[in-house]
Amino acid sequence: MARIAGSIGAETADRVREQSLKLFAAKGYAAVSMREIAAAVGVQAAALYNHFPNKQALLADLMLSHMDGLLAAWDSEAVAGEAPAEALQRLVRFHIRYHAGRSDAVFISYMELRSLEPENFMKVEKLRQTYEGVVQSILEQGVEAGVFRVEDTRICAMAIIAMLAGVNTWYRQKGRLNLSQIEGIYTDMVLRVAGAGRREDLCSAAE
Amino acid sequence: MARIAGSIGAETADRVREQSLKLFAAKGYAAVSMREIAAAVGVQAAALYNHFPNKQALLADLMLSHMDGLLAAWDSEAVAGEAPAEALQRLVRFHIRYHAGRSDAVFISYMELRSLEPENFMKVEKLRQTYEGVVQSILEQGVEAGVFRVEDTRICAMAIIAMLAGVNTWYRQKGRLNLSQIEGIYTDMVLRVAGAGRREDLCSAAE
DNA sequence: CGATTAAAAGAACGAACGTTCATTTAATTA
DNA sequence: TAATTAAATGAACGTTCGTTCTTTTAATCG
Repeated sequence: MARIAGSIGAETADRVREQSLKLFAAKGYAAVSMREIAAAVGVQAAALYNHFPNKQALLADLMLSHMDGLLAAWDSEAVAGEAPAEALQRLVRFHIRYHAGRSDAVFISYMELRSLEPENFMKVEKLRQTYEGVVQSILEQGVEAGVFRVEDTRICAMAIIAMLAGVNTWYRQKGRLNLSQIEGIYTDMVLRVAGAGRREDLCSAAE
Repeated sequence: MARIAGSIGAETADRVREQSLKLFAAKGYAAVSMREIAAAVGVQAAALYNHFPNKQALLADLMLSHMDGLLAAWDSEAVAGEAPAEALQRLVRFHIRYHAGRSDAVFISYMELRSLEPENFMKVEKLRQTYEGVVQSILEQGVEAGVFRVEDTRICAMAIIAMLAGVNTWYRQKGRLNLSQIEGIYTDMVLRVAGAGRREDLCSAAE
């Protein structure tokens, strides 16, 4: 056999992205073979090279497009000039919501940085730092305005991101809690880490 | 050449553990070859099989002994009957301190669960859940006593562990902050997540 | 001291890896 | 419709993988 009736390049490429995302997230980049990806797509391994020059480029594509998408989505979500407390809430809710449907991509983007060759690593790392900077700058503005109390904004930003990224190590669709419950719980926890939130939420238990 | 003068089995096995721990943490289990580990130890690949039956058993050994060590260390650190707030502080400080010198093992234990074959996975997962249970039970006692305010103790326990595990994705010995600074910052953040801590620390910023 | 055991080397195994190539067939274009 | 391009196949490449085997040498034990 050769070219399959009805097959279109762009569609196959998208299915390759979709399946490799799943597999990389489940087993790790190094543990997934091109033949395995191809089988999941329903194609021979050689056909993958019509769409991506090699395995490394496939990983880089996944990570770059995820980070690009995340930053672009935040850009259109962010409200210019918003007060820090509201901005942090907005970002947390945005992050959780955006993350929810893309747990594989989030997982890969924070776990497979080490699998990237130097050139690709630098590109992805730059985007990752940009996002970290978004979180950090909200924290900084909150600290300056006196509505947050954070000892180290950079570390706090990283801790928040790690906390949220940790969700998909245990989250399962059939689990005890649905996504909106998880959203709420994490929103509260993140606000606490920043030292923000309504006073009674933070303090009544310590009375 | 054959057996090297002065070589003792138990010592070589320990060097194998040490080097494979480093390599697995840096590159991931699947991306590290037995030859690579052997080279780091200063031995041929075949010699590894005098000490471990195969690669999988090596990973399982690392993870099981780490979790065993962690639980044993906490057992001897824990103070029976201690009040929840003090117990949580003790656990957080213990966790950070214990984690600090073992970042590779911590990283592997939470990241390479997926690389374990089912039998080994169950063994490690059981220990992991035991530790999660330690954190959770402190949170529960605190909630009951009214000194913590946590919406979901199980999720909170996991979030705390994820937060702490996230440290070694960025911590470098030559970094801006030393370990004792990081300890302090994370202790504060974890207490906040639990809704504990002195009132003025949590609330003055929101006045 | 001789026999046995432990710990290494080095070669080799089959399997799987990422990737390339020639070929075939479908879709597109002139 | 003929020529070209795009998208697939299946075989094959050299390499590396985890692992096994035989052999050699050091340590240990009777």
